[in-house]
Amino acid sequence: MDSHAAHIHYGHMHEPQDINTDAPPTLADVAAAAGVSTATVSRCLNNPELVTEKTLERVLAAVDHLGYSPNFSARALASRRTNMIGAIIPTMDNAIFARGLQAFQEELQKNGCTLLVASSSYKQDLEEEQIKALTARGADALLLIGYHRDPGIYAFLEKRRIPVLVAWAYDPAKPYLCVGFRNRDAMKRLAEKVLEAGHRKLGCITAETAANDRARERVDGIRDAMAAADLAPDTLEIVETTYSIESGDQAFRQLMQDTDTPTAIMCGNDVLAVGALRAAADMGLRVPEDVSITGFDNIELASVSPQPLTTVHVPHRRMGQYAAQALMKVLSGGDVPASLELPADLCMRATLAPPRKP
Amino acid sequence: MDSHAAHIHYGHMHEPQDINTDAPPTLADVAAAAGVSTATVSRCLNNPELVTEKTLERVLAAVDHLGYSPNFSARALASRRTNMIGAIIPTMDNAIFARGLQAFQEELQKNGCTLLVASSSYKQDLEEEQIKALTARGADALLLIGYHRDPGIYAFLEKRRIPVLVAWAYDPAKPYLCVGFRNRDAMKRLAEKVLEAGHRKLGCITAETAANDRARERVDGIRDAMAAADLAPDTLEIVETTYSIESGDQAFRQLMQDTDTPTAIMCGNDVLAVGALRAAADMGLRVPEDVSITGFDNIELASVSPQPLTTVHVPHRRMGQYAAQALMKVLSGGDVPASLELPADLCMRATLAPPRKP
DNA sequence: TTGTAAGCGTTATCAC
DNA sequence: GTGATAACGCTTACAA
Repeated sequence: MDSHAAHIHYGHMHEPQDINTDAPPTLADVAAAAGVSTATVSRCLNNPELVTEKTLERVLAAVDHLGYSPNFSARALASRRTNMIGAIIPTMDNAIFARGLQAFQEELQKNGCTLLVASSSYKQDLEEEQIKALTARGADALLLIGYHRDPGIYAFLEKRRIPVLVAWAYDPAKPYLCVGFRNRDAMKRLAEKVLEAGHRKLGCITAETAANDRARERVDGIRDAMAAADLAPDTLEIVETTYSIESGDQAFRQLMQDTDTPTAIMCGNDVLAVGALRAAADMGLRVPEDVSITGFDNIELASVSPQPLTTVHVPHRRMGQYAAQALMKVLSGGDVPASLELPADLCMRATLAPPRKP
Repeated sequence: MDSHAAHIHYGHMHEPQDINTDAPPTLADVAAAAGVSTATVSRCLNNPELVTEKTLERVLAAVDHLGYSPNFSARALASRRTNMIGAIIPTMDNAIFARGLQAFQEELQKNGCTLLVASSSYKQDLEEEQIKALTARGADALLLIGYHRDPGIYAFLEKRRIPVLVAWAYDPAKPYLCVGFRNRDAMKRLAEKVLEAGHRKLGCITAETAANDRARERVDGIRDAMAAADLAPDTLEIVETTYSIESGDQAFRQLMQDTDTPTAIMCGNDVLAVGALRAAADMGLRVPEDVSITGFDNIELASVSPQPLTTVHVPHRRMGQYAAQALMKVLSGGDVPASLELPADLCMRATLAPPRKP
């Protein structure tokens, strides 16, 4: 049926040539095959409602017949939109981020958007570089973790009109769209439980707080609880380290070598806590009889570790999902989505108990 | 110094307008500012060696001054290269893939390439869709997991001239570039250990084998070892399920409810094994005294679970790294990299022991 | 409803 | 070494 149109060629084609050249078919090829203009083909693909049933049909047949698939670079260049959304996370080595990202990606995929990934290794300058890189690559929007970054970078993003969503934190005072929970409050609630259990000498293993607002807020949360319980916040014994089981292990040993050692160690995340757990076992300390240990995140590790870990549940899937939905909503130009606070519930399990009576 | 050139405008600019419009600066803007042609600016950016020291300097100053950053869509359209590499993995929910992907991405990032991610949820049709999607998006090359897929899709990729690397498997007989290990052989070696320990009745918990060659090969590996030990391979009790702790738990219960239950359960991965471990504990079965359990992957979960898991180490980081290097080497047009076989060593830990004497 | 044609911002092939 | 200028494949006013 389209055979009589198949031999139509546009003037811009250099030479008459076989229909089946090795280069992928273009819009023009489809247009020629269907006997319509490229504009019409484009409409069929992007706004089918603007086109007659009959032409639509014919064009779609041609598309199908030629195995046409649009060139996204060209589309992006012309429409100034890539349908790619970037995510810059500290690392996929931690399940909490990997799984959050998985949820984010699933949601994007459902809506025909593609995920562009970069990682910052918890380094501020690296993150900045990645933000520049992904926006240069044409990311329509960005998912970022936490608030802390140079104001200049926010200005840059704003000037470029790149929508940004901050995940893993929630602070209505901040002017950015976000989905997450109050890190400080969550940790404070957990610390309250620790104090209620009777602990008076606390230790803390945390990631570097300099460029990591989540880590900082969590430590502050512990101090808040201490202050509220009339305990001097500066008696909190803190070890800053990197996020890994091994680091948690070593940090724990460091905390426990002092005289007047803490009776409860609160860790910035589950990975550190599992490391602490391992060190404790290795040192012959029973948990929670000899020392209490808490985590943060509630990853699988936490529930299958030798002693089920007392921790805080971080709603990673819901954050990832909502982040994707919100960002795509912003891009669609509809009403601006609201920031969303999610609960971060305590998981009271086996590693927290009252301290031994001295 | 470039001020006298700053007022030069190209004819194609519609109207005289402020230098500082809201749109990001383009090559033409830089060219105008530096008093050279766009071609020269392009050269400065891509082939600096073709340009005078002096002009290079002037152009770079203009770039810097205007805060220019190239438009990748346009670049991609003109150069037919996106510098984006796609990866389609089953899921980031499993740490083994998340961490492999992290290594892959780090390596890409080092070389200025960006990672495009999609996930298949272990579904063949979904994977096919994602392959089409990422190539349509302009991925220069693709990382795929395992060999099993429709021949048509390989043909498609070849026709499109998209380099592909298969990871997580190694089979020199296959005509594709790959990095990985021999799943069948690795599991066979582990099964040999199980048989050497004296087990005669084996069970197996695996992912669906229909569209998952790694899973299938691992099961075959067990059968190989059984056959070599004069045990009828069809006595292997198999439960197919999805990959999750909960599934492993349930599959274990299912295997242990029969009469003549297996004395050793070999699991397709660590997640399933940890589920089995949990079920065993819940059923009051001691591991390895009452039943032996093995895993595959050697993720962190395996070493911190209540009983350190006997498993097979999967070299995820090295696979991810090599995959990135190999793919970028192919793209650079240099000599074609070779496929690489990596060792998958056994991790003999606590969950395998001889069966109780009947 | 459909066609025409002007971009979109680069790269790349030529001349000079 | 540098500059015109034609692609690259698509979207989108504007016309018809």
